[in-house]
Amino acid sequence: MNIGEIAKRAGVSRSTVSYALSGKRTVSEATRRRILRVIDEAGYRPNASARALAEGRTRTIALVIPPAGRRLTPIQLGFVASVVAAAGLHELDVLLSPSGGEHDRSFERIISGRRVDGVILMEVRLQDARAARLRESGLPFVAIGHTADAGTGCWVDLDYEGLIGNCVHHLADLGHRAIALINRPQEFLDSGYGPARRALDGFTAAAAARSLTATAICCPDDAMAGEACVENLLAAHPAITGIVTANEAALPGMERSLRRLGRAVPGQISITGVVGRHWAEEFHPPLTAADVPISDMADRAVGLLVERISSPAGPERHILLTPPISLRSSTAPPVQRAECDPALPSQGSHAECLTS
Amino acid sequence: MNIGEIAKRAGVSRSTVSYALSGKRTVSEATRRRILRVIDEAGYRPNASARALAEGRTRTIALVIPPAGRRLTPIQLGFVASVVAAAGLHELDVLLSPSGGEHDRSFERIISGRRVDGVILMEVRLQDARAARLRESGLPFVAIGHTADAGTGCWVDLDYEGLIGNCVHHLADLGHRAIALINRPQEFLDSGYGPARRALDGFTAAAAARSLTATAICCPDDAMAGEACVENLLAAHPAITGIVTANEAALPGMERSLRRLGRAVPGQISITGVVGRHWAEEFHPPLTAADVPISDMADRAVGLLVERISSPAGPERHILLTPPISLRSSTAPPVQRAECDPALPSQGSHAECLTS
DNA sequence: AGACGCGCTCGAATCGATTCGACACAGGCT
DNA sequence: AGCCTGTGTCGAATCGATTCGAGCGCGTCT
Repeated sequence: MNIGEIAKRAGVSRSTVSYALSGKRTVSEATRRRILRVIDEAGYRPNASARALAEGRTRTIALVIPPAGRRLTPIQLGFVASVVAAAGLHELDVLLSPSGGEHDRSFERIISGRRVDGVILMEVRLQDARAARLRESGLPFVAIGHTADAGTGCWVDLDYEGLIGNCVHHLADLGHRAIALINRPQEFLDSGYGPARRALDGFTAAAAARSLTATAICCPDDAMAGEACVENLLAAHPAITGIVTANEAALPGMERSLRRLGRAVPGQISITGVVGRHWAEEFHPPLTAADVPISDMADRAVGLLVERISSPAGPERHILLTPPISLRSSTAPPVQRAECDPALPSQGSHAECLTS
Repeated sequence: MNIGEIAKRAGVSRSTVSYALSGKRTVSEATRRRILRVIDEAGYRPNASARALAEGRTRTIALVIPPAGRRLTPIQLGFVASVVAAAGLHELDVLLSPSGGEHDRSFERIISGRRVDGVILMEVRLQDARAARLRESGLPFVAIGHTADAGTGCWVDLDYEGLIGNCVHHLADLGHRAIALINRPQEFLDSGYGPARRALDGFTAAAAARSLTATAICCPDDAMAGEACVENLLAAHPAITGIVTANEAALPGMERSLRRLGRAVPGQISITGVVGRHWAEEFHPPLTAADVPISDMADRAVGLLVERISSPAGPERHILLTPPISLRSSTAPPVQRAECDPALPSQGSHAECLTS
C-alpha cells in the first residue's frame, strides 16, 4: 500500500495525495476529504524510508549512552526514559547507540549513515572523541555535560561545582567543622569526567572558604563500595560529622555502614549531596540534597536539539542548571559525642549538646 | 558525498561501486581496490535511508519498553542495554519505543511507517493489544513473556511458575513450615501480567504440595513499599520463617525492615526468590535466588528476531528459561524462637536450635 | 473581449541507493 | 575462422515518497 495506490483509488495524482496530507499546498475540500477517506479505509501510512530520502531528514535522533559493561545508574536510566518521552512530543523517534570499545562501530554507522537528524550525547568528558567526531560530521548535537572548550557546541549541564559548594556551605552553616566528599569512581576523575572534577573543585574551594577540615575520596558506583568507603573513611577520620556525596549509587551502602557503625543520621552524622530525587527519598532518613532535575534536563536537551536541527546556523546555546537544595531530614547541627549520650539518637537531643 | 560521486572519481558506474561494496557480483581486483581507495579518501558511507528504501529493510529493530511514568526496574534497564549490545553484533540499530497512553502514537508511527524490520516487545500481558497489533501488521516480533495463546508467535520467557516453585521447595527442604510470597504490584496481577500470575500459581501449588502454611501478598515496585509490606506481613503472621520474593525492587526495603525488626537473616528469617543477579549480590546477606539471566534472555530474543526477519515463514519458536537457584547465604533451616535467645543472631546459632 | 490572477491539479524530476538484463571482450575450444 | 563461456562492467528500472514548474478552468477587472 503506497501513495500511488491511494492516488489511483482516489482518482488523483500522487502529488495531490502528498499535498492533501502535508497541507503544503491547498487542496479543495472535496478532494481532500475523498483522499482522506481512501487513506483511512486502506490504513495507509507513508513509508518512513522513502520519506526520509525525499525530505533529507529522518525524524529520528540518536541518544548515545555511556559505554556498556558499566551499569547505567538509575539517574541515567531516568534520563533515557525522559528523552524518549520528550522526543515523542516532537514526533521524533529515538535510536539508542552505545559507545566505547566495540560499540564504536554502531556509533559510526549511525553518524556517517545519516540515520538521524541529531544526537544527544550523554556523559561527556572534558576531552571527548565522540564530541569531536560529531563536530567534524556537522550533525547537530547536544551534549549532556560540557567539553574542555565550553564555549563551543550546545550543552546542558549541572553546576556541580556550585551545587557541591552549596552542600558544603549548608553543613558549615549548621556548624560542622570536619567533612568529607564521597565522589564518583577514581577512573572517572582520571579520565577527565567533568562532574567528578567539578565536584572535587567545588568541595575543595568551599571547604577552604569556610576553613573546614576536608577529606575527599572516590568511590565505585555501587552499594558495596559505598559501604566500604564510609567505613574506611570514618575509621581514618573519626572527627568527621558531615558527608557530601556526588555518588548516588553508593548511597544504599553508605546507609548500611552507618547503621552498622551505630552512627545516627542526622544525630551524629549529617549527609547531603547531589543525587536523583528518587534516591534522596529512598534514603533513611530522607536525604537533604540538591535533586538532579532529570526530566528537566532531558526536556531542555531535546528542545535545544530540535532548535538546532531546524536552524543549524543559529546560536550555540548552553544551559547550566543549579537546582536548589531540598531540605529533608538527613542534616542537623553536629553533636559533641563526649557530652552527649550516643545511645540517644533522638531528633531533638542534639539541640542541648551544641557547644556553640 | 554519494555513490555517484564515488563512481565518477573512480571512473566506473554506480552499480560497479555498489557491487564492489556488497560483493554480490564479482568485481576485478584492480577496480575494487581503486574504488575502495576513493571511498576511503572521501570518507564515504552509503546513506541509510536510500539503502533502506532500495533494499526494503531498515537494519533497525524496535524495542518496545513498558509504559513510561512507571519507573523501569534495573532488570529491565539491564535488558535494554543487553538488547542494544546483542543487536550491535548483528549490525542492527535499536529504536526505543515507549508504549501505553499518549505514547501509542510513537508505537503506531514505528509500526505502520515500516521504520523497523522487527520488534522486541517487553513485559507482555496475557491479553496484549500491542502483540495483537503487531500480529495484524505482519511485522516480525519476539515477545518477552507470552500471551494467553502461548502457541502462537515467538517468545522468550522465564518459567516463573517453576522457579518460584523451586524456591518454595528449597525452603521446605530446609524445614520451613510457614512461608510468604512477596509478589509484584496488585495491578500487575489484575491486568493479567504473566509473571505475577505464574509466580502466584507456582507458589500456591508448591506450598500445597508440601503442606506449608502459605501467604501471598502483592507489593508495589519500590523500596518503601517493600519495607511496609514485610512489616505488615510479619505482624499479621508471626509464624512465618521463610520469604520468597518475585519483586526485586522491594528488596532494599525488605532488608531495612527486617533489620529494624531485629530479625536476623538467615538466622530467623530465610529469604529467597527470583531477582536480578545484581540485586541478589547487593542484598545483605547475599541472596540465595534464581538469578534472572538478563543478557541471556536479550541474546536469545535478538537471535530469535533475526532468524524470524530472515525467514518470516519459518517456525515460531518459544524459549522458556529455568535458571538454577544460586546458593548464597540468605537461607538456612528455621529457628524455634522460644528455644533460642533472639539477641544472639550469630550465623552458627541456629544449628543448635533445630527441633528436628 | 482579452488580459490577468487565483485556485487546484498534474507530470516529472529528485533523493541515493540496489539489482537485473545486456553487452563487450578475452581466452579456449573445435 | 567461428563459436562458446565466462568475467567484468554498464545503463536503466526500481523502491516510495516530496516538491517544483506548468497548465487548466474560471471569475474579475479594465
